[in-house]
Amino acid sequence: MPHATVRDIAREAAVSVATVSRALNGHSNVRPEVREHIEAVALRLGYVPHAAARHLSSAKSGMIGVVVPDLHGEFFSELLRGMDREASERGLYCMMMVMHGDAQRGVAALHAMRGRVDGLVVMAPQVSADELLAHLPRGMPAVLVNCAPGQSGRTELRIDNVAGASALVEHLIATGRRRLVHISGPAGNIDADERLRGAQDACARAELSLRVLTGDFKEPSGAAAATILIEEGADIDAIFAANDMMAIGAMMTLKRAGIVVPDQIAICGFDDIPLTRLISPSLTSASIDIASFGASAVARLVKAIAGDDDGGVEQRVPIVMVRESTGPALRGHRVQNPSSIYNEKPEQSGTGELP
Amino acid sequence: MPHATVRDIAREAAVSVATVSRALNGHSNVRPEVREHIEAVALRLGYVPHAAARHLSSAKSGMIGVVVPDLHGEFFSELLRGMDREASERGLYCMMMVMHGDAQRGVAALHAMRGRVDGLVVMAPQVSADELLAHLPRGMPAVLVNCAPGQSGRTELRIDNVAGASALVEHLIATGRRRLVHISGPAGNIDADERLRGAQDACARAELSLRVLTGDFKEPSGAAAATILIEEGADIDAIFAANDMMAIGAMMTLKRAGIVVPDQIAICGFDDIPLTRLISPSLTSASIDIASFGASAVARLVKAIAGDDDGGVEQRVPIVMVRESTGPALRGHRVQNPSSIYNEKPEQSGTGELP
DNA sequence: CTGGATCATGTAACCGGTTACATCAAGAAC
DNA sequence: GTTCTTGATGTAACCGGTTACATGATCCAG
Repeated sequence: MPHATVRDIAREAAVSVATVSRALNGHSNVRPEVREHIEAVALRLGYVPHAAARHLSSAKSGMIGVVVPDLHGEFFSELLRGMDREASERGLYCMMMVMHGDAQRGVAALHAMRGRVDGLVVMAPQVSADELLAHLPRGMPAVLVNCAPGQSGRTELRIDNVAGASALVEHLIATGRRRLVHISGPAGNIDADERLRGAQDACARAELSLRVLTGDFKEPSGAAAATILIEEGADIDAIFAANDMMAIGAMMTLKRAGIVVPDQIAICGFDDIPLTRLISPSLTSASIDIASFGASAVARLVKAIAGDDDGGVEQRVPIVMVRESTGPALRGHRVQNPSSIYNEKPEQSGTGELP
Repeated sequence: MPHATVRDIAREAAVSVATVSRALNGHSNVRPEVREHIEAVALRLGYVPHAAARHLSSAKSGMIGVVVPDLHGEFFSELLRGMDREASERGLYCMMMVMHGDAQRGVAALHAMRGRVDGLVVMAPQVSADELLAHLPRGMPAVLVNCAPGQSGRTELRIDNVAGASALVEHLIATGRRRLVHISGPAGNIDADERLRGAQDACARAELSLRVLTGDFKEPSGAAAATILIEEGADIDAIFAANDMMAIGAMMTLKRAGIVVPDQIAICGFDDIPLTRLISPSLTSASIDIASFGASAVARLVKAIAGDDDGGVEQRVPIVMVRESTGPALRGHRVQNPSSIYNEKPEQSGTGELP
């Protein structure tokens, strides 16, 4: 026996399909006893509306699409979690789409979203926003997250990578470090490029040089960079990795080589994934509260779908979370510097933020 | 200007909608020059098919639904990653749905899947499979992952939690530990219950007692359990936590209290999330290769959708990955025991598996 | 030259909802 | 009592595809 439809209910309840539809959607112009009868019949037949049919006629799907470059690591899982939280609070569902850095795939994905979702959150740090937007289904609302800047005047969310990276490097310098290395993300990735620039800016202001090793945002590349430094016997006292995973990879490699962090070399990352608190020494990082960042993206998308989109760029300035990996002087404390972007909110040590 | 439809193309190309549909779907009975012409027109008009319309008429959506209890931590992110990988290889998209342990929500979610997805992967360790299945849209293929066993004879994937937990506890005992504590997951969660039982079985066989503290699979509850043990000054030499996050929480708390792991207390977890390799000491755990587990679930779902579903229960037996946290005798090595389920595959230290 | 097979194409129904508009009954105003 | 308004309900079009079936052209065998 196939699924019950509105026509089945209409026949069974001896009313028209229009009345069934109105009754089940809570329209006011249905007599109460008729409504109750229809609801009873619907329940008896086990009626469940067919989302695609509803979507087709009402032009609303109740779904939002999320395009991310990857799913590895805690950054994306936190981002998804925040998005899902916000979406489900509004009765929306999320579908996800990983583009794996492949622009070809990305375009196909965007096309596939037509007739599936009401709007898109697109995170594509490695391709130009304008290029992607050209392939967006016509009239599909979209929020861009950390895309290369375009002319489009689209709704955008971004992380102030330059400020965050500068603040981290300034923190390293303030704690006495002078011989700095940056492990960057892949060239062409806007987050990577901006974090590199922020680090370079801060070094330039302090009249220090900065050595740069290129990574790919994944943990093994941080480990590889550390191996190079160890083998060279490089004379350095601090490493700023462009994200936490590379920082962790580097730190583990240094520890295995007998180098003490932070006494001999300080390390900091970027993103402030939950993991930073769980390793030892805990990792200094720049925090944007990833989950809440994701939630904001969805919130703005919902506004855009409703049509009251302000269309501007919202920039999040990261907060430096000082932890053990850049001690020892400040070990376990936060930098208290009211004129800076450092955080001052207390954090329970080691418990993370799992609610 | 709204979106182009098949009728627009038909008018523009001076053919019928049927021919357009056939041409664009690669049916053979279309004259080559007609097909080319239609494709050219479609391209010129920027035609993108409307997924909901296609779904409605063809009864195929190209989407699979994933229902998970939570999104915290690396377990779910790895699971999703594996599912997404398998799905996208087959040209399918994933939509996800978090039930947050709320059966009410879960039922609503299952209903909402009707007309949205071609099939479901449902992971619901805390509710009965039969109860959930009762609310599945009629005829919707589904694969159950780690659900409480039901009579349904449904397609199921499960982890052999009892065997995994027993093997871990046997490993602890084999390395000389005798005063064991288990930090369990929440009661009523089938994974938690089975892991507890596995641990108890192994202890009973060795004629050892096992103290049990109840946690909730999240990191702070592991930390809390450790705090209790520390404050009591409990005389113990090993902790088996029911998952890695609680093990990590416990380990960090012990370390902060000056207790040396593994010398004074050995610790092991369960799940073998990527993180186990990145902390220090690295964490012994029972591995099922979460991503591949997720991929298998999707692969079986695809078979079920195609109709050649064998309908059985597929059980994965975890492999014990011995790492530093249960040393020192075996530190950094794997247990070589051909008659057991211990792994013998070499693992590059510290690089993780990020491909 | 004609009947039947083959093939490209068109017509129209259908998937399962929503909703504009028509209809009709009941109550209000005159 | 007639007309106008109001409100509940029904009819049928529509969303944008797919596809069963009808049609008509072409080609071949007899």
